[in-house]
Amino acid sequence: MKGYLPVFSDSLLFRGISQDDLPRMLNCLNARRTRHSRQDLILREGEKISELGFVLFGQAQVTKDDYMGNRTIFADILPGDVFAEAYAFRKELPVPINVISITESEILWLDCGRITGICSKVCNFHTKLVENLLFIMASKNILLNRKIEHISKRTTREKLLAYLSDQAFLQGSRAFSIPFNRQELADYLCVDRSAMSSELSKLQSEGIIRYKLNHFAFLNMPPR
Amino acid sequence: MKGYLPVFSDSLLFRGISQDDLPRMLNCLNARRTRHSRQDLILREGEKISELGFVLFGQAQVTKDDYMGNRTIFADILPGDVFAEAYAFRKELPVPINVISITESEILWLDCGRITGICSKVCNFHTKLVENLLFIMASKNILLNRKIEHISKRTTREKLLAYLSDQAFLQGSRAFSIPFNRQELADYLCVDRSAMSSELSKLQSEGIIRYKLNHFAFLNMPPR
DNA sequence: GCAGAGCTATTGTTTTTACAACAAAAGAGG
DNA sequence: CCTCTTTTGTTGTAAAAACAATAGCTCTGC
Repeated sequence: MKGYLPVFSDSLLFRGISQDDLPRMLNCLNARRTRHSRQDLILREGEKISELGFVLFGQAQVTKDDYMGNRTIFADILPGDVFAEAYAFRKELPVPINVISITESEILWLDCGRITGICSKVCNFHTKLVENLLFIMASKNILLNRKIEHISKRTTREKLLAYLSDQAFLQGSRAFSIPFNRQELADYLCVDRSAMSSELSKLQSEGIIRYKLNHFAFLNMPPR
Repeated sequence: MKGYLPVFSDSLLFRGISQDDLPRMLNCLNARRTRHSRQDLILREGEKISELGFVLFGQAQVTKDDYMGNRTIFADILPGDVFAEAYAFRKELPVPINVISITESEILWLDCGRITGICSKVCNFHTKLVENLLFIMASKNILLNRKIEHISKRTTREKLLAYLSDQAFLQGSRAFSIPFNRQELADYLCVDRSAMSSELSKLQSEGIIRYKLNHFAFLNMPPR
């Protein structure tokens, strides 16, 4: 476990928790570890869980297969990331997704009951861990809400403007860059890539935006 | 405050917390109350908050106005409901929505720092409150994810099938009812109501579903 | 059972999108 | 610098959606 100390200290979940406390803490939380090979299913659709996953090592993907056999990738998860936490706190609900190990990986599972439960030893790191977890869940919530706002728009143009103006706002400048390439942006906005590309050109030719690759700028800052 | 006891006991946030503990608890949490008239802004877009809202009395709406002046209603909130909790835990982020009082209303504000913080009196209701809050945030998370799955589909038909088959699954039957009328369903799925209506007829004439008003049935259960 | 209000279905038209195929540009590796 | 691969842009066509107008249905209160 020693080798994973940087993963803990760099993670949002364990942020602010002393490395000295970790062993006692993991013991108190009833933490268990699992190892997985490439292509292993870490979590299978339909299972019910009461532990949240924390990636110690390796890389995994949250996916869902539809009835046509198409696989949608919902998220890439890396060391320090938490996954399936919402379902761990709703342990009566089956998980609607798969988590697949992309590389060799190692996962730490933390019992949600222990996280919130009162520890007889009054471990004061409980407080910090709960705070971190609330922070993580609040953040995911905000991201999901933001995405819904973007993809709720009816036309590709509106979706683009909603997303891009949000990015401009978040980065505090009418010039900004985005963390997606075209295909990823199209996937995020749930539109066709080529249709989106041509809508981008239109926006540019109409003098609304300028862009090159993943760098964008609004020529007239959109109102807020 | 006495008159609000049923609101507390029926709420998800205070579920399982004894009424006898409430006064001490609210004191410990630094709770404060505000009163609002019809049309008052309870929370204004752009503000930053570190307290979550809990409706004691009245009715409110979470809304957002776009640059064209169109108002989108994101949620209706009622006594016992919690709102803005995600932003209260991300107190550095401005709230992107308005909360408007629809009727006379009274709101209880709870300091997030106090909720997670260690109480010198070791109030054991902290544990329960945190557990409830995690449950609420996990639940919202799941609802948001589900909605994203539904509206991510490219065509109206696919959106309908995604939503309806989810409902059938959740209600455990190929016959089920939905909590929306047509306009509300169209708003939820982000499509035009009339286009959606005609897609529904098509699905019916093709023998895939049968429906009357808000009662639906799959004739051949969709695969899961 | 009737009138009126509100909700739902249907249809035709216009606009927008997806899809497909290809051209152009950018990036990686020698 | 050149080649190969990946990403991005462009265009035409077919499919789907939005929009608008109208008819039909359902529910409520009388």
